[in-house]
Amino acid sequence: MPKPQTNKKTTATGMEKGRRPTSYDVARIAGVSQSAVSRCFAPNASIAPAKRALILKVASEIGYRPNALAQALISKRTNIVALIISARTNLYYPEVLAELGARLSDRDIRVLLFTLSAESDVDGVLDQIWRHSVDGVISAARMSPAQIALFAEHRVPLVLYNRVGSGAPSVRCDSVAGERDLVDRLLAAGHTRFAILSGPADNVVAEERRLAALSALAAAGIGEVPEERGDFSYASGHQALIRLYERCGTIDTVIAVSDHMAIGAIDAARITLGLAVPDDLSVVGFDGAEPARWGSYDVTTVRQPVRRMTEAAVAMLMERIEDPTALSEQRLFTGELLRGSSARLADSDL
Amino acid sequence: MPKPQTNKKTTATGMEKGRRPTSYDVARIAGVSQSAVSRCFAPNASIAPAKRALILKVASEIGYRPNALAQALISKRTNIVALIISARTNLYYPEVLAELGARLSDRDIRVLLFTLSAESDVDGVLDQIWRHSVDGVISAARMSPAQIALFAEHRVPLVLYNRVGSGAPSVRCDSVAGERDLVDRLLAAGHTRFAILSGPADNVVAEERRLAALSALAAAGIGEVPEERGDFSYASGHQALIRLYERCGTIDTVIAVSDHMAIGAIDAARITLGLAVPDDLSVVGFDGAEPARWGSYDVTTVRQPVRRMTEAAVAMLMERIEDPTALSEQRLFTGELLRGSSARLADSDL
DNA sequence: GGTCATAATGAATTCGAATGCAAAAGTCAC
DNA sequence: GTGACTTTTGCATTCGAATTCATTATGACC
Repeated sequence: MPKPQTNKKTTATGMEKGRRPTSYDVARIAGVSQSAVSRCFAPNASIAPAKRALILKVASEIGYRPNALAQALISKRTNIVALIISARTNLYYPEVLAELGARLSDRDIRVLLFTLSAESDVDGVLDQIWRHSVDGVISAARMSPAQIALFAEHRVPLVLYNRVGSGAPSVRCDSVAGERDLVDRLLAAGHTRFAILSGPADNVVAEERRLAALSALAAAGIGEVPEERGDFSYASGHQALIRLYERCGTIDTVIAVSDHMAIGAIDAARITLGLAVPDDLSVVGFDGAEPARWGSYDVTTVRQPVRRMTEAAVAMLMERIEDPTALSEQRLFTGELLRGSSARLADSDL
Repeated sequence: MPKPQTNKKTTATGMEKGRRPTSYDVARIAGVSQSAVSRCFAPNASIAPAKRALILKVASEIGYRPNALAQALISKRTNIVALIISARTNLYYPEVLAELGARLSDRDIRVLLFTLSAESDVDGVLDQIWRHSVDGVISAARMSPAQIALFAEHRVPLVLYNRVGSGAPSVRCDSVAGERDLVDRLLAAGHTRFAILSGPADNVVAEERRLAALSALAAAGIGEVPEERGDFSYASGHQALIRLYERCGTIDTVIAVSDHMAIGAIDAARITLGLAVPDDLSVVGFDGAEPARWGSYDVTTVRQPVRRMTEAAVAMLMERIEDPTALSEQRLFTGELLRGSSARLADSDL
């Protein structure tokens, strides 16, 4: 029985079938050395224009493409950036993810995506990241100081997105200014009995917004603010508002730390509790997620400048990839107040 | 001036500082060959248990991790799968993306993400995919027969998600059954004047759902159904409904090809046009996106079994990665009708 | 204790491109 | 035409792990 030889049979050009062409194949056919082929694809390599043209012609004829793995192995540059996103931040992350991807793609960088499910451990993800020698990492997930320290040890640049930690460079939206802005306007409109729908106690962003709101209220002499926690989701906002009303039904304002929770709260108020929003109850959120602007909700909120933030995060990461000694920097962006109709606001100078 | 030698200085263990340890480092310290180290990390390699333990101990002491690039280069297996998602499918894709990521991660596969922005060309993405020698691709983006043919040529397994094309294996949700289901129930509830909010004419899924709805209506003797097109987005659903009413204000039912468009339509009907939904107008959608279940909308829709579909897509891809000769297969999943309150339905046997 | 079969081991090679180095070729001035 | 340059070019090596092959250690059994 004759063996099928498809794998070893060579064509007229000398190339084996069924194998993708390598730089050696191009070199052989063009009658040059492999180095010459390699130099054709390097930015400022020294190569004669005529030879270059010939090689590129042969390369395109046989469909040659440099093998990214081999390139990365020798050059220590993968042109891949890892993105770590936690599924709990799920709710407005599609926009962030799409924007980060687009910014990276603009710079000819590929994205290795790690979505943390509730159970999945960050350490496992980091392990994978080290193994794959990515050029850098943007993380929108919670990381411990010890974990952040690993990045320095492995010499992998890291930029945190809406997180802070251990002197790592970060890009954030200013929760303090945003919440103060919201609170100030709510106060100006005559609200007096505030409540907060906060997030998981271990979530930095949620906690930051919660504390910012509390301190803005405290500055106005308002203490003893009832609170319920959620997990950023619609359902948790819904339930939290109901719990809040069971505990104290006299509130007139709810400050939710995310738009999705605000939306859940609005539905709970209107549908379950039969309250008018904003007449009986004002609800404000945070993020500027798309659904917050939908007609049925039209949430008064602070919009994160996602475009600018993602651009900044990518720019910072690239800078640190090019120059690993670049100093850490924290960039804080101011959000834009969106005057929806889920809260009574004073007719201000806006 | 003495050169700084930090890069070449060796430590007591003989390892150079500032370089990540390689299998040779482990081998040298453990007093074995590099092959032995390599075999420790291979599944069924032949290695003495004692030696294995020693090597693993040394490896973990010096923090050795196999270099994924080198492994991939020699073994022709990257354990990376590329995901192609078009930004226009944006709207319910976070769930799909998260699920696909989780299913792949379960199988110890990493995800290289390609998000197509409106302008970005698929060919560029494919080029990157070939260069990176991914093990397989799952695509939820439109691809031409020529592009699909490239996958065969490059021997990269491909599974289409909610798309079809050129005999490539695919996983889809049954639009025909879903739309027929919706239409039948709408008819049973006495609706008579239907309209369709369809999607981009070049989108297969949108077109499939549109045709499915039309043919279900035709089967009941209803022709001449007014239509407006959108792009799957809230805003486009909103605008399309208003255009529809300007053209013919006598409709009593709107069949939208996606939940987001349905939601936009509901808001337009209620807020802009002052109609009661579902009393004046029934609206149904498709997908079972999260917002469709929010209290203010509670869209009557068909839920795609995302969990099962993503699991199937990943399983099919893995099968074809293990066995490239596996035959193409198209799997069609039936969606589940969610009886929301955005449409008057008959009290059926459900 | 001797004979096979089997398991364990290391040396050498391989994957595919980048690059330091030295040789070759081209350029220019005089 | 010669010497002093610069630009091109190819050879050989490198990146780090997997794997083939030949060899040696281990074990089972009579």
